[in-house]
Order: sequence, then C-alpha cells, then structure tokens
Amino acid sequence: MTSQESKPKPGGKGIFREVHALVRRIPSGRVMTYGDIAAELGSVISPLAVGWALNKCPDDVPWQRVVNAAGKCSTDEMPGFPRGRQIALLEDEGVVVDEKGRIDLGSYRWRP
DNA sequence: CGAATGACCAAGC
DNA sequence: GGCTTGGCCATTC
Repeated sequence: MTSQESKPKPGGKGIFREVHALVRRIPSGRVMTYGDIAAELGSVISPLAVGWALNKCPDDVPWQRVVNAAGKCSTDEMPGFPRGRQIALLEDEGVVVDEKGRIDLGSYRWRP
C-alpha cells in the first residue's frame, strides 16, 4: 500500500469529520436536515457540502438519519441507491415514515 | 487552476 | 403541495 491515496479516507480532512461527528451524535428515533447540520456547524460549510460529506461517509455514520428540508429521504428515489433502504432503517429505529417516505420533522427534528 | 458535479435550500408561480 | 430558477460550498478531474 503505497499509492492508495485516490480514495477518500475517513477522518482525513476536518470538514467531513465535523459532519460525520454531528450525524453520529443523532440519537435513535430522531432525524436532522442538511440545512440544520450546516447551520449547526456554522459558516464553515453549506448544505451542499453536507451532501458531499454524506456521499463519502463511512459506515460508522448513520446517514439514514439525515433527510432534506422536506423531511423526505433523498435516496429514496435516487437511482444508484437501494430504494427504501433509508426508510426501512428509520422505521426500525422507531421513526414513523409517511406512505410517501415523508417524516414529521415537527416532532422528529433533533437539535443538539 | 478552471470546469463540472452533488444525497441542498429558499423564493416565486 | 408541487415545479422551476438561482445561489451556495466543497470535492474531483
């Protein structure tokens, strides 16, 4: 292993690590939106960058607890990702998901 | 270094 | 509530 730097390494840069750390702090049965995460980290990141952080997130990060501002799982209809994967994990944790894959942010939105 | 991408958000119709 | 447009920052080629 000498030239294996092409792959994103978890815990390498700071910005990603901050997002992963915050997502890891989300308790079971609660969800957070991309905008909230960006707002919590401050002006060091933007909602778009949060998506990038999750795109390369390690398996230690419960990315399923992160949904968009509409309270819906983006990956739910995204080609390339297992459909209903996020919903199944959330329901397994006790989160009530709507028939359309929507979540009640008014009650499940978690705040640090 | 410039251009392109990405799991977004807010505002308007 | 749903669709369209513009802006946003970070990463990758």
